[in-house]
Amino acid sequence: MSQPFLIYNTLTRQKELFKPLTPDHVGMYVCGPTVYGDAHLGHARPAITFDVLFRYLTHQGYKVRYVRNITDVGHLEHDADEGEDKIAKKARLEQLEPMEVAQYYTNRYHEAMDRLNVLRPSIEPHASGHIIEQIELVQKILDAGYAYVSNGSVYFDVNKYAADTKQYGRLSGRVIDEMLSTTRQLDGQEEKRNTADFALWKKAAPEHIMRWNSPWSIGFPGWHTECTAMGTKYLGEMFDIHGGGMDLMFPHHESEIAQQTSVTGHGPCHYWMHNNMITIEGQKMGKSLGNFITLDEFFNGSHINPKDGKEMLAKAYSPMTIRFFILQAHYRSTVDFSNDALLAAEKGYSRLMQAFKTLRSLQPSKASSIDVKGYRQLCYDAMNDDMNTPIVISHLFDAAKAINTVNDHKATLTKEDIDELTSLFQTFVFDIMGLRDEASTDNTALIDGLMQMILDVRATAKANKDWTTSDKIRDSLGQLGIAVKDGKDGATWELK
RNA sequence: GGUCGUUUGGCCGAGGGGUUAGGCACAGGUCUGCAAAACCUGCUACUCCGGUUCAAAUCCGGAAGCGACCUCCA
Repeated sequence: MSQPFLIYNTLTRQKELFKPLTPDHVGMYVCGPTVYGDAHLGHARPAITFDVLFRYLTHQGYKVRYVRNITDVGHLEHDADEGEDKIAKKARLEQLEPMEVAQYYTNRYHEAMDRLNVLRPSIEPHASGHIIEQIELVQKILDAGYAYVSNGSVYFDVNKYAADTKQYGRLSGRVIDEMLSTTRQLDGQEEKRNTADFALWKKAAPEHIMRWNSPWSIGFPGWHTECTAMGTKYLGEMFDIHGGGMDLMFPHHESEIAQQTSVTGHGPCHYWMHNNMITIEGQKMGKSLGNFITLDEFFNGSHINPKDGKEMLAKAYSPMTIRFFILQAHYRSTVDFSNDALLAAEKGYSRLMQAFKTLRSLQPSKASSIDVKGYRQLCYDAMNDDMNTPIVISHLFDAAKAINTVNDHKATLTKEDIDELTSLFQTFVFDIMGLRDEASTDNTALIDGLMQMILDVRATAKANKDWTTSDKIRDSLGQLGIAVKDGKDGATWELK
């Protein structure tokens, strides 16, 4: 908390000094997944971005309440599936209860996020569990005069709101007049006074499975009410940070602001943060484009491109490779998926982990020949500049190089400096960026002992120039996925 | 069509008026029984055209390419 932390606020389009509304406390809301399919690489981006923010704020000493919702009510679909809820549609296809589908994909989402070492949020509210709150919100907007009932559905009066507040479009940089002429024909359009109006409550068609009672009709809540209702319930009418993907800026977040402002006179939060998209072959990876690769597919190393039937993944990529890959780009930049980029990330991640392992085996000297005390501040500076994790990583690579130089006896470090580096890695690599050493297991001590014994035997063989035995040991270990590396001070090993 | 953003070396990706980003790959070297790793050295780029400036990849103007949003989407 002592150092100024700048974050880019989408609302003002500039970096601003972060200052919580309540001293020492931070309220943060991030739009979570709609649970009707497996999480793909695109879902990992906001999860990891805001996980790092959550971790960093916590590290700075704030008490953070992090709310990330689960959307299990579903949104409207267009075209042939007019008015049908996405989850309901899937449920019918699979002959499952809608809530069963939602639960299944929620579990799958949790599993994938756990593997990515994404911390669970403080509260993970479900839209379906907050229908009453959403109905109350709609009623308040009606009472305020910014909504109207039409054929059992309730719509937000964007025109009136825009005229009164001059706010609509501020977040996304949109001009209301232009929107009126460009909005496409959608379901329920004839019920609206204006094409730009959006649904707050939707009357359910007879075949619609997910439905709730309300003062207006049996139906379901509109596209944007859950975040407003649940954000208010758990974080208050005004909280610190609201995050999500850039593609949610409009209409989702713009509408959230409108809903909240029409009731309270102000938007829901102080800072709006948006992560950029992950692209594949230059295009946004998205469910609707059908060009997404699920996280499980990355972990298992197989994804067939539906267009040409070709395998897209050169190999399996571990969760930490994915995490490192995402952290190597700034969260507001697009990042393009490619096997080359992932392969490079994998090696880079491994190099960092290996350096940390080497660090723990360094022999301290009486004096340090290199200065390693500056890295910490450089890393903080990078984090404080709108969470610039690529810069943090570049400094950590510098530190890794220093560690390796010392290991090669080309430089020396005192015990104090070695401890400082250990603490640096612990803080930034593990605590803040949330990486973990995938090679380590619960049996670390046992394996270390066994490996030491095996390497001793091999060292004896080598001393006797018994290359047959020494190579056999190395080859056998290699087959088990253990690489043996001979150095000046004897052999070391590493899981491949 | 409208709004916004982006264009960096073989690849990924920071930065952002004068100073080495970093990683991966590649080449040479040190070490080594061999290999791997590590270390050293090399490769030094900013789409194009104008302008401002002592100085522009960085600022301004224009063009082109690419992308996002305008519709559910992370």
